[in-house]
Amino acid sequence: MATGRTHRPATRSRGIPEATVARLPLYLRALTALSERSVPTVSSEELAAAAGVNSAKLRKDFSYLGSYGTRGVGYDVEYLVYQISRELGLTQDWPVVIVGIGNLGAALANYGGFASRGFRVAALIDADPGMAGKPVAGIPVQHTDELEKIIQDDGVSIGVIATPAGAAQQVCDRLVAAGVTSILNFAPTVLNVPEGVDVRKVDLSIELQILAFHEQRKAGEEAAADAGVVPPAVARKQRPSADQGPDGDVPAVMPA
Amino acid sequence: MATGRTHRPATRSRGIPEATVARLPLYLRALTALSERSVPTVSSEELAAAAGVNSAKLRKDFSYLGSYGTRGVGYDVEYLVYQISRELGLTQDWPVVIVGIGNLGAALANYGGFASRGFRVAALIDADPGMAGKPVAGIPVQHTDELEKIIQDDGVSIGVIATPAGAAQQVCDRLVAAGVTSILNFAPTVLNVPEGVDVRKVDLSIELQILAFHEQRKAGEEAAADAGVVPPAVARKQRPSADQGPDGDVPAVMPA
DNA sequence: TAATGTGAAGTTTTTCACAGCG
DNA sequence: CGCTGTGAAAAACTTCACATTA
Repeated sequence: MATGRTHRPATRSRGIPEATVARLPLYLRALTALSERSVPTVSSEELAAAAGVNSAKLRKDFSYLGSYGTRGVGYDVEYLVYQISRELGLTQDWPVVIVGIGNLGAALANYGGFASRGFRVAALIDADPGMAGKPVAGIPVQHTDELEKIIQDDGVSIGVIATPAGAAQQVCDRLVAAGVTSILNFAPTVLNVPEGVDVRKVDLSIELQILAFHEQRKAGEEAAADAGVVPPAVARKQRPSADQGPDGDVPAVMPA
Repeated sequence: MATGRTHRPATRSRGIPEATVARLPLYLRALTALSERSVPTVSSEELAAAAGVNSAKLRKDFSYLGSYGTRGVGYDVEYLVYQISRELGLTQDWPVVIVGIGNLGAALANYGGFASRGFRVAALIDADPGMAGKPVAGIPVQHTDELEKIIQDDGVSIGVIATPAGAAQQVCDRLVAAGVTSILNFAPTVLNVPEGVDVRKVDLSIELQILAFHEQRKAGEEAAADAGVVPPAVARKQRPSADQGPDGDVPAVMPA
C-alpha cells in the first residue's frame, strides 16, 4: 500500500497536491450520490459539474491517483468510489473523540454523516462534571479526567475540539500528549502543536468576515459603476463566478 | 470609502489577493487580543507567531493594504485593527439570517463572537411550524414563510444555511431570489448560485476526510521507515509543520 | 468518435533576501 | 541598528489544448 510504481501503467510517485486532496472528499460525495442512483459511469464533465469544479481540474486531480478512466467513455462510478475512499483512508475506521459538548459539540455528535464515512465517535468529553453520564446522541458524556485513558484504550488519533476558546489550547495539549495526531479545531484560536500533528480549523467568524469583505466590494463596485469613479477595467474584474470556498481560502465556525 | 488612491503614500491599486483576504480575519483576531492587553505595537515577527503564519507572508499581506508599519519599530496595534476592520467591511453592521435552527443552527445563534464583530443576527428561520415563536439565543424563531419579507425589510445580504442537505438548495434559491448575495453553507451540498453570489462552505466530513488522508499517510510512512520500503527522500518529505488549514484547502461542518 | 490523460503555458501564492527608512 | 516593505525567485495550483486511445 505504501509501495507505488509497480502495477498500474505508470503514474504517481507519491505526493498528491494538497489542493487535490482537499477536493477528493467533494468528488467522493458526488460519486456516492451517483452510486446510490445506480449510475454506472460518469464523464469528467458531468462529475465536475456535480462537484462544482471544472472538468480539466478534475481530470488533473484524478491523474494523480492513476488512470482510472476509460477514454471515450468516462469513469466507472463504483471503482472510483473505492479508489478515492482508499486514497483518503476511509476503508479503515477512525475513532474520533469530541471534546466540549456544548451546543456545537452536541450538533457534531448528532451529525449522521459521521458514522457513515469511516469515522466513529469513540467518546464525548466535557469538563462539566454535571454532564458526565448524560447521553448525547446516544453516547454518554465522559469527564475530561478520562481523556487520556480513552484515547489510549481506543487508539484514537483524531480529536475534535469544540470547547470555548479559552480551553482549546489546554485540551489540545492533552490530546496530543495522549497520542492524538490530527485535530479539528472549532474554537476560535490558533493552536500550537508539535511537528507531525495536523490541525485544521473551522471558524464561523472568519468565514463571515471573508464574505463581508466581498460583500463590501460588491457594494463599492455598484456605486463606482453607477458613478463611473473606478476605472471599468478594474471595477469589472471579478472572480470567475460563484466559488464554493475551496479557492485557496480558509474555513470557519465556532463553539458556544 | 470606495474611492482608493488619494491619501496614504501610494500603494495598492485595488485587488487584494484572495489568499490575503482569507488571512486578514486571523490577523485581526490576534491584534484584538493584543489591543485588549493594551499592547501598543507589534513586530511582524510577533504578530505572525500569534496568527500562526510566517512573518514574510504577513508583511507581504500588509503591503497590499498600504504601508501601515514603522521601520525599526513595528505596527501600531490600534491603527492596524482599524485598517483591517475597515478593509474587511466590519466598520458597518451586517445583518445575517440563519436558516435551519436545529442543533447546529442553535449553536450558531448562540455564538457570541457574532454580535461583537460587525454581524448581527437579524432573524432565525426554520421550516418547522412548531418552532415558530420559540426563542433561541433570545431571538424568536420565525417560519420559512417569512423569509422573503425579513430579508427585504432588514436589507439582509448575508445568509447562513444550517438546514439538512436536502433542503439547502431550495433555501439557497429563495435567499438569493430575495436579495442575499453571500451565503455561508453548512449543509453538505454543492450549491448552485447565479454569478455575483458568493458561497463559502463549512463541512465537517470534508475536514475529517482530509485529516484521515494525512493520518493514513503518517501511518504509512512510519511503517515504511521502519521497514525501509519507501525511498527516504520521498518518505521524509512532509509539509513544513503544523498548519492550521489556511494552506490552500477547504473548510468543513454539518447540520443535524 | 468521444472523452481521458497530460505536457506546457499561465496564474496565484509563498518564500527569499535585502535595500531603505525611522 | 532593527524591522518594514518589496522586487525577484521559487513553488503551487489552474487552465489550455491536443495527442492518444478505447
